[in-house]
Amino acid sequence: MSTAVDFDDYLKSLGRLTSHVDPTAATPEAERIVEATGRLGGLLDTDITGLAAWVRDNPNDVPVLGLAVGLSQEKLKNALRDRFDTSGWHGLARTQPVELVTWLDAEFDLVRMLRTQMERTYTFADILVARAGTRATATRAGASGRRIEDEIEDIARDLGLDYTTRSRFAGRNGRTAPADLIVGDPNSADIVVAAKGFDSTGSKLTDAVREIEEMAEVRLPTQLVLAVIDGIGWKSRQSDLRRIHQLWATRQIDGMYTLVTLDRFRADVAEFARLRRLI
DNA sequence: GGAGGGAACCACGATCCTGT
DNA sequence: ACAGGATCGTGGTTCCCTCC
Repeated sequence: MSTAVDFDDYLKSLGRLTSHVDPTAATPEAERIVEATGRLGGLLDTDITGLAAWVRDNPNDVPVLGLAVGLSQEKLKNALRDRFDTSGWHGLARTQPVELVTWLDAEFDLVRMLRTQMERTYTFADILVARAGTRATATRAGASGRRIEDEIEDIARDLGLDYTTRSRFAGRNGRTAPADLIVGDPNSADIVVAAKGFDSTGSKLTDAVREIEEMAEVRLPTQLVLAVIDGIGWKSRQSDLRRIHQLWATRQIDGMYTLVTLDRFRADVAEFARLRRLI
């Protein structure tokens, strides 16, 4: 066993793990996009029929159509699962090419997007804007995260409740757990709510479940624990969603809602608050 | 090939810390 | 006491890998 190195020395010895990538370098992925786009340009007419034949013949290149309408590969997968119950575009392109293209057109204006973009002349600035895209998506992610939180906060405010957002509440044995909305004093909370909306998938959904399980574990029997869960991302993480639903089914949490059932959320919160003489 | 899961990414608000 | 930079914690999204 070697002796511990001084922390500052250790800090100084940390190095970069990844190398810088030349953005103009050719990659296999770039090649594929170039070729697929070329084949798109060879279409006699950019319409549903022509595109359906194109995806049938080029099932691997469906993501290029996604890119054309502003869908990243992951966004495309999640949208496909929402509509077709599978994220596998390859199979869809071969077995239901017309349905696939028709849906892309109805939902994302595929035909018009292709026609206008393929004839447009792009500038250097356009390239840089596209490269900066990840920042824009991160900003949107933050906004959509607050969407559900804002909705439930509006309800709490509207009901005239005293509440705290994005904090921790105390339950049994002085233990605490995080919550997105806490009604009452966080040290003796009456109602705690988790708000988890995801349109994409990832281990964050598992984190969200862990958080709700923690709430259920810490809660006092007298505390009302509710979860507002929405977003198509859960369709690709059903085992996680099931765990939350199971908590509800076994009464470890008291309610589970989507945005369209928020009226019930409101009614349930109002009823509990009246019973507790909070309003 | 497709499903599922884990880690990395960028942004933002709240809070901490520091120099004035 | 206070302004403002640094840091922390949390948000959803994207990428990548493994397993069937």
